[in-house]
Amino acid sequence: MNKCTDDFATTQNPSFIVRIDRSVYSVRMEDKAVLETEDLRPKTEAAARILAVASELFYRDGIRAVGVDAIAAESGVTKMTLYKHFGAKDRLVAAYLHVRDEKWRDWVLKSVGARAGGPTERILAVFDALGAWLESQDGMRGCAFVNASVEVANPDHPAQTVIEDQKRWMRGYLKQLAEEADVEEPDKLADQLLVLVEGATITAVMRTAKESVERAKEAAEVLIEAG
Amino acid sequence: MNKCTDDFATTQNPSFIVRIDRSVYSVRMEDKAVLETEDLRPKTEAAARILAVASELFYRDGIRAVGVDAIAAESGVTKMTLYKHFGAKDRLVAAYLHVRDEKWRDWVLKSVGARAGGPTERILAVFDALGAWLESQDGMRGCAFVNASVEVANPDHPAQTVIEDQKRWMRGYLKQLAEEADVEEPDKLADQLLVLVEGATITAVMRTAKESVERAKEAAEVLIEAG
DNA sequence: TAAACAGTATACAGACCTGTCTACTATACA
DNA sequence: TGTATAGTAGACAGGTCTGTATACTGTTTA
Repeated sequence: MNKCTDDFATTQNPSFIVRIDRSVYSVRMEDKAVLETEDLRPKTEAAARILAVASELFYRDGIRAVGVDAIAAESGVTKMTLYKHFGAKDRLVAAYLHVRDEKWRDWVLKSVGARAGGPTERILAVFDALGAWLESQDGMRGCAFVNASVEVANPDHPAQTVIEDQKRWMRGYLKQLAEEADVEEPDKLADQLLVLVEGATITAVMRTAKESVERAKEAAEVLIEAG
Repeated sequence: MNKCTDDFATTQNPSFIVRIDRSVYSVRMEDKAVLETEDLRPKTEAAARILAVASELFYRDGIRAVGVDAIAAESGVTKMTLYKHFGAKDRLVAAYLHVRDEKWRDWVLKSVGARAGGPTERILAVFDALGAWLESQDGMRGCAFVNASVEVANPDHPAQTVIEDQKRWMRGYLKQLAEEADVEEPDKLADQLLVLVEGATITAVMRTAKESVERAKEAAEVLIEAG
């Protein structure tokens, strides 16, 4: 049985009901903690398959465009199984983003770690990592977190925490690299690098700037030197 | 009766049917021309009201989150009137973006035109225009065209043309300013400025970078000097 | 005066969507 | 041997969405 739905029936847990975007959410204090721990990890082989399929479809076609029926069918699983594991579509979305975030962090850390050279080279390696990442993704759909943020307007959606985490981590990592580069204002450089990363992603997806990641990398180099 | 609906009934025009994303579109050769001319302009007071309401709701809540019933109700109009004027929701979306694009161009040209100073100052004025624009918008939802591009995955959606136009215009305008600034590689600078503009918008909306537009402006200044 | 036009009112078709329910099967494990 | 676990199968409730159909009321205008 669904935990979230139970809260509607039995009101013993401290919770408040929010109605936004034509959906009803019960927001509990523990939700954040639950979402951030291993609760999102698939427990069985079927659950892992569901998550993998959902991840591909959500990213490629968009969250709202993909129904749970399609995910279940594509996973070779019944809808009941999906709901037994994830409880609600919103939670599956949060899980999708959570796993994707982990992969992204691993990818960036690995790419930067493998780069020889000083702190400037390490910062520039982030852009190489971004470029390779974007090229490896299906359908040039850009940043899954930005996309999810656009699609999920509701601030109480469980995905919001994951989205915020991802962006905060990226900002923190860039600041760390900026500090290692020993620039005068690491906070300022971190913000500027973040602007370049996000901008390069968007313009690459929308095909407005040619070689936008390479251009952003060159811009980053100038900014580091100036800092 | 509606022109668009007639075209579906009478198949005298050369057209082909596309089925993507669970919607059916009839794409005609003239469509692009039609969409780019005054066909999108509201013809009556009711049509203008519908477009104004749709623009506000689409931008604030997202295109998929807003139904035609809500738009009609909010406009104080029946759904039939909406369909008589716009033929389909997709066309209304295209009209919304078209009008928004015109407003944005006017705003940028006016802002940059009002700025005293040399070519560098004119480029920096674009960022001031962006900052003021973003602050004036309801609900900090960022770039309507990026959002629409995320929500409308289908490449045959009539909004796509408008989105591409908007981005192409912006890129062209930035290149023009870069040429006036007499830098060595105006194309490169234009791409970098575009990356900064898009990145500043995204990070402002997602609140990942503080004062991102100001930071992007500072970065632009460094890049212009370096170029 | 009659036609053309703009809009109202309301019902409805046909999809699609999330989430639930009941009843059943196979497997692991204590 | 018996019980918990994981999953199947398929129906269905209740809602939302886009788009259409029909019959009507005013208003302008030629």
